Amino acid sequence: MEFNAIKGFKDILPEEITNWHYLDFSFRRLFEAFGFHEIKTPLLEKNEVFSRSIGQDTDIVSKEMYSLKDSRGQVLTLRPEATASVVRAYIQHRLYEKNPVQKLYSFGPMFRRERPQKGRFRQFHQINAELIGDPGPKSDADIIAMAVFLFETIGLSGLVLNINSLGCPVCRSGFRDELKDYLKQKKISLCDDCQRRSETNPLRVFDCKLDECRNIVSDAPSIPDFICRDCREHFESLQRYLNCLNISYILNHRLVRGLDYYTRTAFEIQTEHLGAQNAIAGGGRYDGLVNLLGGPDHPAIGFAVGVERVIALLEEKQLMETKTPDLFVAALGEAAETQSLNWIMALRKSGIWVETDYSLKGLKAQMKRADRLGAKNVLIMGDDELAIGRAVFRNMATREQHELNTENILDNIRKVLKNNGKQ
RNA sequence: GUGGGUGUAGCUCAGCUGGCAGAGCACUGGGUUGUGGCCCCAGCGGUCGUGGGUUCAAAUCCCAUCACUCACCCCA
Repeated sequence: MEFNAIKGFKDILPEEITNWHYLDFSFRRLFEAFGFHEIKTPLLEKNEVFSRSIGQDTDIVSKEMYSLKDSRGQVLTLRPEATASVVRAYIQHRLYEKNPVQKLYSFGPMFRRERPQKGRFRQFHQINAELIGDPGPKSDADIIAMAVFLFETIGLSGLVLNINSLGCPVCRSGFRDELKDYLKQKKISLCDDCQRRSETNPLRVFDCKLDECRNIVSDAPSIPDFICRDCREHFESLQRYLNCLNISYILNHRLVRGLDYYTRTAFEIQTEHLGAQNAIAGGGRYDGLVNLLGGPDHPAIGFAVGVERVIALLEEKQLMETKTPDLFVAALGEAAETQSLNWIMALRKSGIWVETDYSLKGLKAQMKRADRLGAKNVLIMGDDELAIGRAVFRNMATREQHELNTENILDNIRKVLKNNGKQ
C-alpha cells in the first residue's frame, strides 16, 4: 500500500526550500526593523474563536473549516487564518497592559477545506502582521508600507496595491441597507451568484465579472457616497501618507474583504501571474474585533501574505540559487578512507560543506559523483600518496590541481577554500 | 459543491485509424588499473491510475471509479 499526502496538502521538497528560507529571512529582518515581534499561537483553537470573529455567514466558517470533536466533546478547529488567534492571545495575556501599541507578526500553516487549484491549497502558509492599539491612519500607512516593502526587498515587481475604505459599523450599515434595497429591485436581472450575494454579502456584487451585473452595479449606491465624515478623513489621510512615501496604489471601490471583522481601511496586493488567485497579500483594519472577542475596545489593523503564492512568483523569476559542496573527498584504499574520514569531520565542524562517497568505488566513479554534486574542489588521496605524505587538491572548474602536504592539510585546505571564496 | 483537462519508467513525455511497451533526462557499469563534464556501448527500471465490458487480441474503443490539475464560488 502506497500512501499519498491528502488532497490539498503539500510536501515542500529540498529542491524548493531555498526560496522559503529566503522569504523567511527577508520578512523577519524587515518586520523587526518596523518594531514587530514574533508571536506563535496554537494551530488548534476553540471553534468559537474563529466562528465569532470571522462571521457565521462567511464561506470560511460556513463550509471551509476543519473542525473536530476531542474525546470530551469539545469542538476544536484548525486555524483558517491567524488574526483571531493573535487577538485571543492579546486579550488572554493582557498584552495591552505592557505596551499600549502591540506590533506582532507570525508565520505558519493555515487550513481551509476548499477545492485546491493554482495558488490555493488546503494547508497553506501565511505571514501575518497585526498592529493592535492604534486607530490610525498613520498606523495604516505603516502596515501597508511594510507589506509593500516586503515585496520590494525580495525583488518582486509588477504588483499592484489596491486600497478601499469599507466604512465604520455606523456608516456601513446604512450603506448596506441602501445597497440591499437597490439590488432587491434589480434582483431578476442579476446572475444566480449575485442574487445569493445580495442577501448574504451585498458588497460582493461589486466583484462580479458578468457584464449584466456590472451594469447594474455601476448605477448602484457606492461606498464613497455613504461613508461618514470621520471615515472619509481617515481614508484621505492614509492616502496622503502613501503619497508622501511614494507608494503607488489604485483606489478600488469594489475591493471587499471576505471576513466580517474588517472596518475602514482594506487593501490587497495583486499580481497578474498566478491565474485566478491574484491576491498575494491582503488585509485591513478591524477596529471591533478585540472587543467582540471579549477584550477592551482597542482598534487594530493587519495583513496576511500568501506564502505559497509568493514562492510561486519567486520560482517564476528563478531567483533561487543553488548551493554546492565546497569540497569532495575521493579516497582510494582503506588506509586513505580511514584517514580522510577524520579530515572530513574536522572540516565539517568548521562549517565547510564536505561530501564524500559512502561506498568504496574507483576514482572515475567518485569524480563523476563529485561533478554531479557540483563540488567546487576535490581532494584526491590514495594509499600510495598518503604513505609519502601527499594528497592532490583539484579545482573542478579550472581543472588545475596541485599536491598538498598532509601535515597541516586542514589549515591548507581552509586557506585555499577561503581564497577561492573571495574570488 | 459544480464544470473542463490529464493519468504510460524516478522525471518530461511519445505511442491512441486495436497487433511484442517506447524516447530523452536521471541512475549503474564499460570504452580509460588513479581523474569529472562531451561522445560511444551496454544495463537497471513499467500492475500503461484502478475495476469492469467489447474483441482472437486493448495503453489504444466503451462504462464506472479514483487521483491530479485548471476554472467557478471564495480567499492569502
